[in-house]
Parts: sequence; C-alpha cells; structure tokens
Amino acid sequence: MTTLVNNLSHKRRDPFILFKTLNIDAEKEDRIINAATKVFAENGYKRASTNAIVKEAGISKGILFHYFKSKKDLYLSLYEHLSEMFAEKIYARLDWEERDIFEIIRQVSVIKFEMFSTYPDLINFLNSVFHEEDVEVKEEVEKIRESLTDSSFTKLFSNIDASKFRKGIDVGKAIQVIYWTFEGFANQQQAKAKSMSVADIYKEDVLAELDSYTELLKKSFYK
Amino acid sequence: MTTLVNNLSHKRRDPFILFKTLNIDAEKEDRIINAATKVFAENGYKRASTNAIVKEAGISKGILFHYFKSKKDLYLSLYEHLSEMFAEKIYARLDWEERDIFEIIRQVSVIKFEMFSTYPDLINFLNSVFHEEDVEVKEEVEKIRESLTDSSFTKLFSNIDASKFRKGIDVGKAIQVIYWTFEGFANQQQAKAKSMSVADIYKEDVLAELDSYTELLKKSFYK
DNA sequence: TCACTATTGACCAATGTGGTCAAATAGGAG
DNA sequence: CTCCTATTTGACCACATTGGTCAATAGTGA
Repeated sequence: MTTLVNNLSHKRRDPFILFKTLNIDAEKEDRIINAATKVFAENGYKRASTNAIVKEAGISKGILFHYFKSKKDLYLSLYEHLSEMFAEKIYARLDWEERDIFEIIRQVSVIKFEMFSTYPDLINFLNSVFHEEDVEVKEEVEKIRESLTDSSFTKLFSNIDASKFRKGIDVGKAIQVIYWTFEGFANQQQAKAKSMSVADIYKEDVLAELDSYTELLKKSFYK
Repeated sequence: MTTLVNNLSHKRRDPFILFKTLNIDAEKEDRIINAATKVFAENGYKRASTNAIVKEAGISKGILFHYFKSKKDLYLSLYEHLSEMFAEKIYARLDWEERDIFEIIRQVSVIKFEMFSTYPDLINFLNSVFHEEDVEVKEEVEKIRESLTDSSFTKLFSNIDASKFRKGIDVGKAIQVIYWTFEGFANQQQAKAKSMSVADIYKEDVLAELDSYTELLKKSFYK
C-alpha cells in the first residue's frame, strides 16, 4: 500500500480518467467541476440534483451523462480528483521539517486561502464528503479516503516542538486551542467572503489579521 | 419595542398556540417537537419532508396538518417556540452582573449542555434557521428573530472586565480566541455524542474537561 | 346507545428525479 | 461544396416524493 506522498512523487495520475479520453477544453471541465463541487457541497450526495449541476455548469444533461456514467460516478470521480489535487498542493508547499506549530498552521492557512480564491467550494465539498452518510457512496468514499491517508501528516503534528511552551501549560490542549482558533478564524473569513466579490479580499489583510492571532497566542503560550 | 427580557418577565406566552386549544398530552407534543426539530435541522426548510416528520414522530399525516395548517406554519411556530424556550432558560439562569468572560461562557456552556441532553437537535435547529435562505420563510423568520433580539445579551459581552488580562494582550482578540475555543469544544463534544447514547455522557466529565481549557486560557491570558 | 372529537392513512395533483436517445450541430477532410 | 464522424442537445421517460386532503374509523363519556 503506497502512501499519498509516494503517489504524488512517483506516479502521474490523470484524475478525471473519463475526461482524458475525450477531448474537452479545460475551461468547460472547470465549469463542470465547479458546478458539481458547489451543488454537492450544498446538498450532500443524495439530494444534489444533476439538473442543478448541468444548469449551473451551463451544459446539457446529455453531455454530463456522456462523460460520467452515473451520478455516483460523477461524485466519486470528483472526490478523487479534488482530494488528490488538494493533497498535492499541500504536499508540494509544506515544509515538512518545520516543528513550530504556528508556522505549520500558518503555512496550511495560506495554502487554504489561496485555494479558496480559485475553488471557493472545494473545502466545503471535502468537508461534506467527510460527513456523507449515504450508503450508496459511503463505502467507496471510504476506499478512496484510505488510499489517500498519509502518515506524514499526522507525524507532522505529533512532532511539534513542545519545549517552546511555557511551563505549566498543557501542550496538547494548547494545540487544540490553536487549532480551534484558526478554524474559527477561517470560518469567519469565509462568512465574510460570501458577502463580497473574491476580488475584494486582500490576501495581505487577511494574513495580517491571522498573524495578529498568531502573535497573541505565541505571547500567551510560549516562553 | 420591548426586549426579550421584558417579554419573559411580563408576558406569559403560549408558544404553540395551536396546541393550547386542543387537548394533547405533553408526551405526544414532545415527540412532534423533537421530530420536526430534527428533520428541519438536518434538511433545512425546503427539503425537510413532512412525511419524514410524521414517521419520526410516530403520528399520522392527517393529525400534523390538523394541528398546523401548513408546513410553513409548523416551521415558524416551532422556531418561535424553541427560540423562546431557549432564551427563557438562558435568561433565567445567567448571572447578569458577571463580568468575568470565563464565568459567563462557562454558564452558557453548562446551560447549553443541559439543553442538549433533553433536546439534542435544538441548537442545530436554531443554527439552521439562522442560516436559512428559502424565500418562503426568510422574511417571517426575520420578524420573529427581531422580536427576540435583546440588547442585554450584547451588553453582557461588551461589559467584560478587561483589567484581568495581562498587559500587552489584545483583549478583543483574546475574547475571540476564548469564544472559538468553547465553540470548538462544543462541536467536538457533539461529534462524540453522536456515537454514544445520551446516558453515557457524564456531565461531570465534560465539565471537567471544559474547565481544564478554562484553566489553560486563564493561565495564559490573565495576570 | 348516541353524539362528538381525535386520529388515521389511502389518495391526489404537482413537481422533481436520474438517466436515455433520436436528432441537431460542428468541424475537419476531400 | 459534400460527406463523415464526433460532440452536444433537450424533450422525454418511468418512477419517486412532495405538501396537503378527506372520508372513514376509533375512542370517549354520558
């Protein structure tokens, strides 16, 4: 069983196998991906409507079922494609030697932020797949997830330098607090982003605010 | 414009007006409330099915539409009833003079926890109503919400004793961190609770863990 | 027994579903 | 231009589900 890292370094996968065999321009592929991502993210597998997807993507019903043999096929292919792409980006840009929790979380946050501006529904989709309960896809989702789970990631978080924390601080709990803080911050930003165009979000501003939380937590938890 | 506090102290409202006029035993009323709460919380207004509600409640379709003249009526009555009940409990048990942020959040958490064991879907339902976008109910939800919004609550949080915090700490941001921590903790507990029976959750254990986070944050933020 | 109310669930028209397929279109080669 | 093939369309289908109705039944107290 190879890990994701191995997959990424040794193997060049063509995520949408169905797409590869047919000659489709990238722009249309993107439209379909974004439409499906959005509709699945908002509704879950069962209640997501293929009609809604084709409408959102601006394509005909026929062509969708020409590319994907069924709704299930679309869902699973999309999940495989997006989770691989997501992992790929993360892996390519993380510093795996880093042992400072704030630096790690900052790196992950920056990557997430950048992905959000290109694929606004990606993270929501991946979250919704994670919580998906429908029996028609649950098992196969599990299989795909397994093939992607990687030990490097957990190692990254279990290898954190505890010596930087002040005496008397429960490091495990402190890490939880840090995690919840950045999760909360990300949710807040996403809620904000809903009410404005993507162009109006300035990366520098968001990162500056994020850093102010980092600073606060460092001041409080570190020696 | 009266505030919620005034409503609660001066006025005895019968939340489910429709219920009052007919003689229904409390146990059945609770079954209907819990079923509707659950189904609406999980699906939102539009996609929630009245069939699913009557099945979950173990009642017939006819009787549901005998009590409530429409799905919309059920939804809005339920929202009004539950949000009033929720506010009532909070208001009855909060110490409004308290100025210590941890003490306030702890009080709110305890109340939330207790409500969760009796009405597991209450909080999810109120959250889902808050995010509801369906035009058929949005406006009326807004009206009900307005009639409940109270300034005392915001006053409570804006009146926090900042002098307890260490020098150099951004109190506003620290409060955000505290808020996100307890939100994250609550979500974690709720996820855990899904995989076990309500009886197996020990209040003392949960509160002890919650207090350990309080302790950590106090140690870090307070003088 | 009767009169009355509370409750049922089969039923309905309307809408929406995933998926199909004959036909229209586009594009390149000759 | 004609032909041929590959791409794309959307009307259409059988089926499931929807919110809501109502004649019929069960229950109750006198």
